Amino acid sequence: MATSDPRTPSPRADPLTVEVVELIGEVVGRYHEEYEEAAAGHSLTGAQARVLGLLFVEPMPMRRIAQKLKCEPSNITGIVDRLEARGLVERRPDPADRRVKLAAPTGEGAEVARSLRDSLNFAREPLAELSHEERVSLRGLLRRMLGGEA
Amino acid sequence: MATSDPRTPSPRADPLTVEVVELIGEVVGRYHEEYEEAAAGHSLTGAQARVLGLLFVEPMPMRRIAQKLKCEPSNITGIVDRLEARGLVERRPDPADRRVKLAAPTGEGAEVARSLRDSLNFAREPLAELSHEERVSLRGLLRRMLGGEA
DNA sequence: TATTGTTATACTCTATAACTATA
DNA sequence: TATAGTTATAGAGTATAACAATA
Repeated sequence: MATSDPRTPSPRADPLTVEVVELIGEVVGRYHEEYEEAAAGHSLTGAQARVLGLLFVEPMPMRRIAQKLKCEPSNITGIVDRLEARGLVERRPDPADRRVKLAAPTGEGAEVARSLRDSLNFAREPLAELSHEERVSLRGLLRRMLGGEA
Repeated sequence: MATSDPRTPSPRADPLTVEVVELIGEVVGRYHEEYEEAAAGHSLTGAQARVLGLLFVEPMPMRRIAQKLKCEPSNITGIVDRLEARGLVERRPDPADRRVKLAAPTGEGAEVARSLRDSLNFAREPLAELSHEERVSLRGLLRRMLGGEA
């Protein structure tokens, strides 16, 4: 019964596409591993590192953090609580709307975020294997893949 | 003070590399989103879907699942418990070593795993934007990036 | 009334350490 | 004694629902 063989390829997926998808899966796996490691190097969880990185680019209301991370706003309360307890983030009032709290990195938080970003750039350097031309080519392909955004 | 500007680029990262890294980050984000969505479509968590997908390729001892997922073996107990409670996975004795339990998908589990894989192949089809030649090129670049493995 | 952030609750994932049954 | 799987525990992330303050 060929239909119960685990490796029966999906009808619409040609072998080339399947292989590219698998390779992307590996890149995703590596990226995550290295991201978690880098976060752990600063005693942060992945979620905490993502929030800190986001606020490092631009302070923002709690609600917007949740939108960026695609999770419920109630979760952000706890994550920012823990970052605040470590002195990496602070909550500021929004002069324009007293309901809103703006989360922003402290000086130390900014330092950690910078260090995190740099260690990530280093960690992600399987790119070092590629020549300048190849990176240009890869950039173009990824842009096309991701469509009209960014 | 230029040194405290959030966007000061890391000394060693040229703009091209930084952009490629950012693009890879976006691919990673999309991939994850779509993976979680596909899992949720079957009322599975991401971790449960990963374990089921792994066992679909090849049944294996609990311990090896943990190695594959790079987590502690004690976590696998709970994940397999929940998959077993839903009738998607079963634990079989290993004739060769009575300490070992082999986890394997049931018939229904295999169906779910197949459906999950297919919906992922579908979801991951931002690749459809690329021509055959471009996919070949992307495959080559990803292979080089990932080094001598796979 | 609607919105922002929070609290309360319950579930899952995670690591650590101690336990059991085998080897 | 060493290993496979489990249990117990505690911390973190997640969604849901209800709440206070403000708009």
